[in-house]
Amino acid sequence: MHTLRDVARLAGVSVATASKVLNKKGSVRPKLVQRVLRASEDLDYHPDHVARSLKTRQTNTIGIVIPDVTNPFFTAVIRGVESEARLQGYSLIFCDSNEDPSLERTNLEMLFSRRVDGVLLAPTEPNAAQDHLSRRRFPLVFFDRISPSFSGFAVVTDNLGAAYDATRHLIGLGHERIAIITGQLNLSNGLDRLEGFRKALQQAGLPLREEYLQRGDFQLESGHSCALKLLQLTVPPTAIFCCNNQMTLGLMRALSEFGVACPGRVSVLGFDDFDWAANFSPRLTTVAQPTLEMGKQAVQMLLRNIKSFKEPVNSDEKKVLVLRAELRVRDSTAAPYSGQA
Amino acid sequence: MHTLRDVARLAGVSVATASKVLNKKGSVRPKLVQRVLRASEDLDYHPDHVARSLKTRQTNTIGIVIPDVTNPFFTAVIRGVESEARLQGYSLIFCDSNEDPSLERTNLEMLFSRRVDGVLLAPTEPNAAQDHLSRRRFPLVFFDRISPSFSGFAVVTDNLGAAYDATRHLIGLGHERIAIITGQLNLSNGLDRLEGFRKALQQAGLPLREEYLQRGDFQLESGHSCALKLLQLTVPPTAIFCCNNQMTLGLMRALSEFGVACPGRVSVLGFDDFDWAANFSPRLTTVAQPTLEMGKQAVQMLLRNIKSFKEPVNSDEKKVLVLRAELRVRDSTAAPYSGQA
DNA sequence: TTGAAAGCGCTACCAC
DNA sequence: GTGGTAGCGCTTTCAA
Repeated sequence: MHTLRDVARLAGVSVATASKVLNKKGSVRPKLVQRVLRASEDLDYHPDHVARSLKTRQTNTIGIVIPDVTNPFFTAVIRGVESEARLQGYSLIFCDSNEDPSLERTNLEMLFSRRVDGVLLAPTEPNAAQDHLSRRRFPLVFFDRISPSFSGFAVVTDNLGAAYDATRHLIGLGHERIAIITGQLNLSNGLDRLEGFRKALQQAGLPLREEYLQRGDFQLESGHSCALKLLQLTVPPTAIFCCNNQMTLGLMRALSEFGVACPGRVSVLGFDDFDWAANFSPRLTTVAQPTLEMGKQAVQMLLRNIKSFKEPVNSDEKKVLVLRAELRVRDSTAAPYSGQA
Repeated sequence: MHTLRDVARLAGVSVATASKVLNKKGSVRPKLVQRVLRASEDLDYHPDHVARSLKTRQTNTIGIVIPDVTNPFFTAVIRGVESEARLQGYSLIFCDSNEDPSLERTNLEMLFSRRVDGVLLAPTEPNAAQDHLSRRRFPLVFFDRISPSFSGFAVVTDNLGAAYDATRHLIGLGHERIAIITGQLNLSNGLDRLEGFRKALQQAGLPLREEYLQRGDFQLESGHSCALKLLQLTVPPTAIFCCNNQMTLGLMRALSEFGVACPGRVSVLGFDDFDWAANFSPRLTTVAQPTLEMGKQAVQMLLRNIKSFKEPVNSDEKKVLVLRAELRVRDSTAAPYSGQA
């Protein structure tokens, strides 16, 4: 393991000069540049990033903490984050909070101690994290979910608009008995989807029956159990809007267990689009969130944020970036069964 | 941002003493311990992990590089890695090589420069990475896939045994015309599954027809196209063994496009088990790899490896840990269609 | 039991 | 253009 000193010595220059060459800073006689480069090569020199970070007070590392790596939505976002971060010369320290607020806090502390330059966070609860790091005025960008009273930086999907469009699609097909399976209603991803749904129904003059509003928790099992309740109603819905990928999976299983034809008897519109959604039978109509874009934009926002921490500039940047989703109509939605209704 | 010096000053002790207290090393008068702890608390002191790393020459960080975050198999492994690493006081720097060998190299270089204590790697090609880091005698543990001539440390699934068992299951059901859709055949995950398949067939005295061996590339699309070829055969197979999750998805789509009943006309047995597999209709019979376990074991092996780099000890540790997979029989496999064969 | 001081490898200031 | 050197925040040795 060689150091800059070794390189300098071998090249017959000072460490200062060697450093300048390797960082392409200041100007150095071409001849010396050659010698340094050569020496670096010969010694298989790899600059010690740790030492550099200590000196420069920046690690070129960002932390990301998500509630569940296993959820394809987040991995899709991570993919965007990873590629953009690498492009900008940053590495990623990855943390899974496991949907556990206290673990989330621990992770945030750890990232802070490691002096990451900033953090990307999909929070598990409305408040905790937020005051925590941003209290210390630490570069922090939220993504996917924010609390209703949120005041920091974030990039999210236009959940309300997306849910609205999705519901309009169902209404346009002729459905009047439309149910929803929601997630938790403490953060924007749960709240806004329900809100968009409500708005579309209301505009169409359709009532939202109490029993058509099933509250799940974004987990597979809840999709299944909510679906069961819906199917057992004396007047079951002809269409179901399901607020995330995992619950949609549970819902589809319930349908097939009960032998309820989709879209024959009931149309299904799911939130989140993934490989399996497009290859299910029936191929699922879904709302596709701009996951890759969300990841990239979040990184870019964070980097701007980091920069302006060092040299405060124009702070008229929009704080919450809202990305549009896309409705992908496939085979799981159709006109309602004409035998009744 | 306070430093240890600030804490020491406030507590009225030297930095040496403060350091000892905070690291619970050496012995310090209880009174002073109190004062230091108190000061640390008051200043909201968070030790600078970067400085510590520079001094101690260890970062308590491990790097992980995988070919595709988007593949649920890898995210399942990551989950195990993440939790075990955290448990042991290590953080994770995450890299996606995107199935690109040159990006994989770049990532490895970067991790090296960041002085991670060790690396977990699911390689994209047989050789490149291996010589690279281990040439420098760097703690490195492979997982999921290794090259046939591999000589380093690794934890993998017993692919051969798993494929053998899976094929036996098909044979036991009465199938004689069994096809396989393989992945790339350059690494163990592709090679051994084919080998296990072959072995089972051979033992049962069943021939492996040329046209029943379809070579895919572990991507969804190849599963689809291979399936198409299989279905168009004049004598199509009655069962298909599909070597990973993504390709199985493509295969199932092909089946439903062609209106081929599963398991009525053709049984399907997939490698890799996930949420969607269990909730498909039909519910898919699959080989479930011990993903969580693989992640945990890989971390533990790496940590032992790191330790023995510092203080060489008993080197009679087994170098390749082979984990058993589990066959999960569900509804996509059944006795062959009796109308023929 | 305590603290002064060396030094991890690097960057950047400043004098030459 | 070049190089000597201070110092980033910490751990650890060693003398008191």
